[in-house]
Amino acid sequence: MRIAELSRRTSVSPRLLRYYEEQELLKPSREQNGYRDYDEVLVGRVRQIRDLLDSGLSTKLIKDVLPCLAEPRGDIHFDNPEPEFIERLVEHCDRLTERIDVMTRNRDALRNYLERLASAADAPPRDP
DNA sequence: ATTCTAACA
DNA sequence: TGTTAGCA
Repeated sequence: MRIAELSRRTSVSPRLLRYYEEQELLKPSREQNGYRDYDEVLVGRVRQIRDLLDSGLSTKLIKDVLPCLAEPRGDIHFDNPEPEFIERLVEHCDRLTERIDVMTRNRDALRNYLERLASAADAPPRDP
């Protein structure tokens, strides 16, 4: 499929799609006319890239980790992963854990407020 | 009509 | 990231 269709199916602008390619996150083949030709599986990959980006991972790290995550099987890709690579991954996981904790607390607080709000609506205290 | 590259009031 | 220019 061409860039317009992938853009439509992923809600990612063509501009960004080309940018991801520049960052080596995607490597679509080319038609004879030079137009980018995206494989069907890239629809999922683009979404995965967006999710990773949203989680705060840099495009640089995503480029290195994407091929590892893409593996269907359980085998590893780098027999000797750069210690620095693993270090950043561990750091990121820690940051995510921290954010998840904060978000969980916020959700629970809001949920609690909503419940109390609903209760108050059920048994409305007579104000006059 | 659609995509491409390059560049920025 | 958006937008635009000038091509193919």
